[in-house]
Amino acid sequence: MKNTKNDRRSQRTRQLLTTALLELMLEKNYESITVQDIIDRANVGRSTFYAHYLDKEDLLTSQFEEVGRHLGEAAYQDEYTLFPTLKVFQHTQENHHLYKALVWGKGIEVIFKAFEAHLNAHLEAELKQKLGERSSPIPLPIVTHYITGAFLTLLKWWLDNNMPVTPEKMDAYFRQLVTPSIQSTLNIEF
Amino acid sequence: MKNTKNDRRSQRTRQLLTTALLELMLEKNYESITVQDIIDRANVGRSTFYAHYLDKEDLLTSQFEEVGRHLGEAAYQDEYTLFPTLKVFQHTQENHHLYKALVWGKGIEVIFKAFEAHLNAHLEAELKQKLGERSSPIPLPIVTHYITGAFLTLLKWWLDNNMPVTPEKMDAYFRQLVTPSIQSTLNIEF
DNA sequence: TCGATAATGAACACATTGTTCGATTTGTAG
DNA sequence: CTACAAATCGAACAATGTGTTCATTATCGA
Repeated sequence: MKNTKNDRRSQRTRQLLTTALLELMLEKNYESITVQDIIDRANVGRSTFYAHYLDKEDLLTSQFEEVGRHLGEAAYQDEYTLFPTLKVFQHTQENHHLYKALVWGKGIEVIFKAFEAHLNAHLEAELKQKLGERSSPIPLPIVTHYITGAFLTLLKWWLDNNMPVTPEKMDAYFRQLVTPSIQSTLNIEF
Repeated sequence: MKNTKNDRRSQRTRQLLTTALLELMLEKNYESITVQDIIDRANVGRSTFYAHYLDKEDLLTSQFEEVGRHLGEAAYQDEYTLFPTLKVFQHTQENHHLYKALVWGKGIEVIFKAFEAHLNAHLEAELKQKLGERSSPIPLPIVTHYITGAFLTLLKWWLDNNMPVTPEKMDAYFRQLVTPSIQSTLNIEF
């Protein structure tokens, strides 16, 4: 099996590079990190870097995809929920080292954008189904963007302030704020 | 008066550079715009650029401050409001060429960050006053971030989708969504 | 017209990028 | 253990962009 050999070595190299980038992102802002910084930190040859990634952006992006996958899995793995906010708060706390590094840099914007799109699509489908025949007094995209926007903003705030309350409390606060709106405008259980 | 002469010429140069950057931001993404692009478009000498701004970032930032000032002025100029959402929607529509250029690039993140901070501070003070002796069942920063997060997300969505409804409608939708939450948790008129 | 100020643009040193290629290391199959 | 193929290394390279310097030119007000 030839692949085993390739894969293991390559994977280790990628891990080194990824770790180096995350470390550096905790120390200075993303823009000012050079490829040289990364490969020095990772002890990886210059050409090796370019054998794995197109450029710095590519390395970051691949990391995003990893993170996005994690978030998605964490969000919808167990039971069914209309909007798995508690899961996300919990998962974020468990991996807060990773997310903190990304909050500092520009990373979080890209992750959140992708995550937001995913949540919006999911939420709109759910709401449509729950509404059934009835129509919404407010265009559904506006409702979903309202919800996800508020949610992600709170998530960011929570991270920025070093998670001053438990995930469970955050979830409760969020639901307490959003439920009346959904109830009164859509007449739907949130 | 010596300054008049300096100022007028310099100001015109700055205007040219600013306009050039905004134009370019409509054509390609901010990262890939070079100083050379900007000064070519503006017909301004290289050294002149660096006489006015430290670097590309500086030019962008100074533009932000201008925009931030506009937004702030527009928001609170006339009457008193707890949260001048209609004003912001209207002003954004009037200047949507400018904001569109910034939405494309990274600009909007910086503007919104500053704007959000401003709104949060203002809103928290207002809510505190309205509450009086009573205490909030939810920490006020969470409430304010919830509101501004939802608001700015909707504003961004509205811009991204080329303002499919009037500012008045957007404002009404937003208030319809946020009012029940504020009423039920804070027992305050929004 | 004169003088001060601003703008010009060529030339420069410097940093970073992304590529190439021969030498070297590493892991595994036989 | 050996041999081989794949992965890594790193020096050297061209290309691009940055920010500075400075002698020259244009502009505007007095």
